[in-house]
Amino acid sequence: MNEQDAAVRLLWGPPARPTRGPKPALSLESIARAGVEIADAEGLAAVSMQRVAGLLAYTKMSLYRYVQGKAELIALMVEHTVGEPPPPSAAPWRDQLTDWAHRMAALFAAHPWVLDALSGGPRLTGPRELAWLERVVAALDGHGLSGAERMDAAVLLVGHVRTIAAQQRQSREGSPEAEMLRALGGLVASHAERYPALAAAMAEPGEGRDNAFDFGVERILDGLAALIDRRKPLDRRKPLDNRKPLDNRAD
Amino acid sequence: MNEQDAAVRLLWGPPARPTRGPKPALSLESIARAGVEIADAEGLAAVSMQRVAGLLAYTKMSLYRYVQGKAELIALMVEHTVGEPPPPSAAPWRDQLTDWAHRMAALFAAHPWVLDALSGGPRLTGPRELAWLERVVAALDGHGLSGAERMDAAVLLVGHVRTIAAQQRQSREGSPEAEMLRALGGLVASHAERYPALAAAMAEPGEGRDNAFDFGVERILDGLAALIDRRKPLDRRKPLDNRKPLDNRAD
DNA sequence: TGGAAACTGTGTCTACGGTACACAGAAGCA
DNA sequence: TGCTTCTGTGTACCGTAGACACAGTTTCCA
Repeated sequence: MNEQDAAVRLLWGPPARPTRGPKPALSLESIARAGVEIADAEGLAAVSMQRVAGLLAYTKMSLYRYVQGKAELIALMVEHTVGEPPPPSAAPWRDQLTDWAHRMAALFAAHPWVLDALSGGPRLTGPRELAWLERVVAALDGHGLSGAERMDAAVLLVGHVRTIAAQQRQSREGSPEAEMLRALGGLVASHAERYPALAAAMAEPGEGRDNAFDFGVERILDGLAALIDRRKPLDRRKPLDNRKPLDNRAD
Repeated sequence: MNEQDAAVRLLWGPPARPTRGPKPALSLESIARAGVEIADAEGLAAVSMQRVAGLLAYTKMSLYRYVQGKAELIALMVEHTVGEPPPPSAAPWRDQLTDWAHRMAALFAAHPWVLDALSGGPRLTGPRELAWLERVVAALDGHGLSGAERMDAAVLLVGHVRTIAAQQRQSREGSPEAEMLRALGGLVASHAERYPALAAAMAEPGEGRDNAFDFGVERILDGLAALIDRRKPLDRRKPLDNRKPLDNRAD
């Protein structure tokens, strides 16, 4: 069994418990919890083997008896945090996906470090994380989309949720970052000749509230609806405009 | 002038050159190029002050005479790499955005490390990076969308391009990661009872080619088209179905 | 019942990473 | 010429991940 398989087994398989030797004092559960506690409080960068071990009142090297390395520790933390997705639903696909997106966004808002853990190179994927994806694909079953299209649609939606969650985190975090955002607006304004469209868009009296999330979700779902509609038998089609209004203009 | 302002000035402003003292041997240009060379070859993680300085045959501490820290170095590298966006165009908005998305994707494919540099916490933003965003917002001018909606649409599209670029990089990079992807497929298949929708979608005979990028772009643009269409005066509307066919089913 | 084997937790070590600070030398201005 | 200012460098500190050997503990088997 190579390392990869071992890591997969840790996340997926039944923990193989040896019989000989001292009982382990720690557990994957407690280690993951300690890591999450630090990450929730101070972000993913503050999570080090040292810190996690310290929180458990052990030495860092003892952690290596439980996880193969930091990547695996973080995978455990993610898996511990995402939890189980909402149960399968029989609601219309559009409502299912809207609800899913909001739940996912709430998760990222509560644990922003998960965004950092998920982004970046090749990662270890746990069963719960995959279960969330399963819900999206399941919601799209039976509407004429191919398997690849259902997967692509899921990736599209997941990507948007992550994008906005990352953006909103930046806006929410302490003052220096918010200052930087304001400085960016100032830069655009002071280089309006180079960024006329941006300057105009940012100068328009906005609605105040942050609507990027819902805007994107609705555009994606509209796009999927159009595709699904085109796939329907001709006699069952109805024009897209007849659906319930989604116009979110403020005026 | 605080640090933040100094960093902004480095990316945006005219470099303030002092008169006294020795002429600087290095330049922001050469430093950025060295960093990019390393990142292109070995990824962003391989970029350290040591490595960059070594490539220039100087010591790492000398770099701190030019940049305030690593974050600023990376911002310079990004700004150096993204280059100027394509010039403004009078083409239809949909064509403009499709073209834009492909150019952006090509950039990420050529310099995958930019994805790592852009993701993560609050970053320094340069004028060229902002110019790319400008193009998207400009393409959406004059179609009845509010300023906030144009910005939201731009974020939506940028997010998708990044998402797929990150995903494609994982699939392209060396064999161990590709192996992990295959292992993931195997996991889904072997846990088919828990992931019936995923298993079904992945088991379907796929078209082979990776279509997630175009699929997402078309769905987003369809969604935007629907919104734009609803914003038009009633007599100028035409049903979404009458546009050129976008059906990308393989059969 | 007494090894022997297997396992846990620990202390020590290496090789990096970013960056603070003091200092020597070079270049321009007075 | 001498003062000021700037450059590049050497040394240092603290943090990181991880390798490795070792001592102590527990269970199995002869």
